[in-house]
Amino acid sequence: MNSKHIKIWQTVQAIPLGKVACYGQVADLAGLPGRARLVGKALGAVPKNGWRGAKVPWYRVVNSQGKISFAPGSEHFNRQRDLLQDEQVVVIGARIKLPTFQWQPDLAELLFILEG
DNA sequence: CGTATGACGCATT
DNA sequence: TAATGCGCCATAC
Repeated sequence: MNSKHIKIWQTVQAIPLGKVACYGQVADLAGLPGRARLVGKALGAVPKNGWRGAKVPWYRVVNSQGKISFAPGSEHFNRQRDLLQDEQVVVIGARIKLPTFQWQPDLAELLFILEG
């Protein structure tokens, strides 16, 4: 874990229930443009109990095509799909309709992230 | 120190 | 819509 991971976790915590964000989008918001892969790394390193008492909704992060990035049918894939569906996010196969479910932070949310 | 490998993204075909 | 190729960068060896 390092400061970049922490910034990424804070950004992911801002994704509202029922919405998703892309790896690249999270990277940009976290002040790490072009580093989508690092977001994947950071999410893989999320403490199981959450961070500083708060859960990190890692499952709300998908790739730029709106697809879950784990191998279809894998344990990880199924867990992410189930958690999303529990939040009323519609998952068809591995795909989520971004025009409907992608998070679009307003100015207040952007400022909040920059504070952290 | 070079190489390979990823929970990625984008342009091109 | 799908498949490639290339850029990206932290890690592992």
